[in-house]
Amino acid sequence: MNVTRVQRIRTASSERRDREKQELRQAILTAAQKLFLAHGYEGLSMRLVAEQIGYTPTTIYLYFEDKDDLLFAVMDQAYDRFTADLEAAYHSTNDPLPRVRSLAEAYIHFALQNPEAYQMIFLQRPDFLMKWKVGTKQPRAASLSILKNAIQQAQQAGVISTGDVELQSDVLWAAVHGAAALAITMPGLFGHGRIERTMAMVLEAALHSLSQQ
Amino acid sequence: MNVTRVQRIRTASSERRDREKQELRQAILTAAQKLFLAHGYEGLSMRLVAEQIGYTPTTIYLYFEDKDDLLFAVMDQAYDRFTADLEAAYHSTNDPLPRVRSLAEAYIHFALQNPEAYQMIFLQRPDFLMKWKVGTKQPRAASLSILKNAIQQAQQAGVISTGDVELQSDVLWAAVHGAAALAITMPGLFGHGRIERTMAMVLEAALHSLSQQ
DNA sequence: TCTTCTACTTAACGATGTTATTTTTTTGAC
DNA sequence: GTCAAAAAAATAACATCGTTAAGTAGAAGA
Repeated sequence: MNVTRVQRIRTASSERRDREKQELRQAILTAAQKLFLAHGYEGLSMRLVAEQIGYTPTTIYLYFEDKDDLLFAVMDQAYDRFTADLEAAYHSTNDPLPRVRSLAEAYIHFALQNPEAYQMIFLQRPDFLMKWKVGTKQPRAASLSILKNAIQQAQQAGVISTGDVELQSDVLWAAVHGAAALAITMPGLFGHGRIERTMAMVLEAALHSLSQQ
Repeated sequence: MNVTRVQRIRTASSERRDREKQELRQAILTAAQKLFLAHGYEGLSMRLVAEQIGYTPTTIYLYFEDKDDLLFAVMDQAYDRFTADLEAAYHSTNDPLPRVRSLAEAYIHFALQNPEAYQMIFLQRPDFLMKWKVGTKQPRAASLSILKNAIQQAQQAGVISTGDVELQSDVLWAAVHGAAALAITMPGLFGHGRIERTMAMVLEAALHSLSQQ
């Protein structure tokens, strides 16, 4: 009986240490995200992150391989929300064409609501999308295949012209990406609802081109 | 007579020194461009540039204000070619609609032929486009108003639907920019002529949307 | 020839990411 | 409770970066 008691203490102690490690890791992540959102990429320095959480810079290296690893972890938090938004839009309806439009709108909405994250993921560090998240076997960009799925279903339903699904997906992606990228990187050129009108027209143009190829 | 001779020597000497200064400035610029094209932005270091031309890093500061000034000078060399290409495309025909298409094609062509420059100008450092080149009174992005001009003329000729010129220009810009950006930053996703087909279809979609708004 | 100015270098500062080493703290067995 | 082993964190340092202040060699000009 004494043995089991000691064992219980040990496992509890081990669990506590694991939890503390995870908490510190999360604290680093949160501080890094805060700094990134506040001062951009150049504001995310290992020394500043360490200062924020009350540790020495070297401690971070016990939890993240290097700065890129930390940065990618921050980006993953945003990208996970992005893919969740896309999936929610996908499942918001079963109507094939509204589904495609809903996806595009969710894409645009995320980009405009999270400009720093979108810029970092899709413009500054596109290698992020090409690398595999640990535990997965596909590049992160694979999440965007949800667009292809929606388009394929729209084709099968006969609401858009049959053709190269990948090509149609790329066209739609390029349209929304271009508008989002311009809106984010050239804010001075897009004031007073100009973004929204451009977005809407670009989206209509892309959807129209899918209808009659 | 002797006085004029001395004066001639002096002005010649002054001209020689000015020429040498300009040559060194150009040498710095060339070395910087070479390093930038070879190793990207992080490869462009003041110390490496200096090493390449056989001077100390501090000498560069006699010719350029800081690293951004040097980088922008390098980017300007590419951007000048870009605007020249657009103007050549603009003047390649007087037919309003082919003129718009020609502009878009020149835009795409430059992006694909100069991916590093395009990426730096339009994705990595969009502030470049918002700042004024010395000696001018408009942001560099003003060069793109040539698109608006072409569209306005196409409207007046009645070959595209009359409407907000700026909006139509933005839509066309967003379309080609999105396709170019994806092609450049996600090369792994666009192999085997997929870029060209996407480009073509995006362009057709945008032009079509201009025709019937 | 002497002074003044120009072009350039030397040396250094502060900051960055990162690593090897050392100290501190905690764990687990006797 | 003591003590060795292991884990966690800190110290110190390295190389590199952009940048600046101070100093130096040499040409220009009288």
